[in-house]
Amino acid sequence: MATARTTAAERRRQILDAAVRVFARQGFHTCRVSDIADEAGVAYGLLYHYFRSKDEVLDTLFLERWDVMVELIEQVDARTELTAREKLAAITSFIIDSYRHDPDLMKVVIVEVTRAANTFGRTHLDAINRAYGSIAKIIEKGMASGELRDTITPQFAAMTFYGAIEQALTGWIFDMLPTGDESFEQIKGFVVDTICGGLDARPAPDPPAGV
Amino acid sequence: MATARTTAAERRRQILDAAVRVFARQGFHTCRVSDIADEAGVAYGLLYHYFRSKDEVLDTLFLERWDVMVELIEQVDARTELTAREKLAAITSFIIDSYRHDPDLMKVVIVEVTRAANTFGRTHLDAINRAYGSIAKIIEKGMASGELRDTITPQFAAMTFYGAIEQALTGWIFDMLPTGDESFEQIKGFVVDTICGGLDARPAPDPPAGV
DNA sequence: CCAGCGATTGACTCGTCAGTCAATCACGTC
DNA sequence: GACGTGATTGACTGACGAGTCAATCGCTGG
Repeated sequence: MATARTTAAERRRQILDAAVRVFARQGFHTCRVSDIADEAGVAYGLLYHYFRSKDEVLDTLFLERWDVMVELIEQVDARTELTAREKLAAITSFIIDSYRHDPDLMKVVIVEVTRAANTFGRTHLDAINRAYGSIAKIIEKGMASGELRDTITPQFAAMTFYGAIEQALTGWIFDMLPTGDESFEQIKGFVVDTICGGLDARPAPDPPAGV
Repeated sequence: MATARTTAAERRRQILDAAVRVFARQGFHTCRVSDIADEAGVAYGLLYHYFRSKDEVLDTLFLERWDVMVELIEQVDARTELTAREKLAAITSFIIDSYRHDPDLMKVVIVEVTRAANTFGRTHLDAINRAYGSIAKIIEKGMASGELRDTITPQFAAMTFYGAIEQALTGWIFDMLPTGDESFEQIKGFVVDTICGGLDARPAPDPPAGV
């Protein structure tokens, strides 16, 4: 019987949601635990009833989101009817839509964990690398089928691809890129076009020199 | 007359160099000012004789290095005999060599400032954007001359290009990429090849559909 | 109506550091 | 060889914030 007004799960969620807003607004290191409690409208101590530490709150938020992303990547990879380029487009679209849908959460994931691998991400390097690995697999298959060039390693290609997306998100987070639905869609196209098509104008078939 | 053993400038340098090592090893937020003083072999208080705060030490390190980089980019751009691709290759080479030459310093610049734009970089967003702007100008000229495709904005192309380099540095910093001279040279090639040439195998001239 | 138990509260403890400052040192100068 | 100035020292202060805990609340089942 759901304990009256709010269940334990709901309360926990309420704290997590408040934490997202606070982390996004003030940054993880800068905010106090009391800020999160205030934002959630609960007492300071209650936070420690649901989480072992301030760190655990961030960990939870990150993993919740990141796991969804990794799973999405793997699902996309499984759709054998898609070309590598289409798979990359689907992933790009998903991540950018994630940002569009909940910018605060993505900001926390990117700024406080992914891009802060020193402090925090070190703990999550494995999770981060799993994502790279899955993307690399997609690219590897694309190379095997002849769709993609195999002059670079799939590993590096995956890093560059993900880097381009992260760079775009960072651009929005720090107001270096215009926001708005058109911008989101435009950038989706840019990411795939840049990574797959490259900057060079057409004529320039093979790498420099040769035997 | 150089005050005996060490001049003021030398002492200052000594502290900055120690700070680089400490920041690289422990991270800016995690280390104590006393760690820097110890590493430099000077008393705690002396640090405040040369710098107003712990932050100012990091600011100084970042700006010292970043300014050199921005200037390099502008110098490269001025060499009109180079193609856009060659300019991008020169910039890539310079940044990667900077890392090879002083990994600790580049680690601090990237991890503690550039990629931590929330905490710190916010102060330095202007400096960071200046670099993007200079790269964008190179790309813009390349587009104007017909060397590069102009289906994406120079601004976005610059972000992706710089993002690819940063991603590579991050890969080395967190041991996701093998170190060693060959790796450095190989990645230089990868960056330019990926960004300019794209992942697609040749035949695929124009964007999808069309009028 | 009461006992029991998890949820909830927030004042308090306890460490940790950034930054200060008065004292001391080591030159160069006259 | 005394004086003054800037370099150097490190003990100390003050603020701050994570995590604790004993007390209270409000169900629920008997």
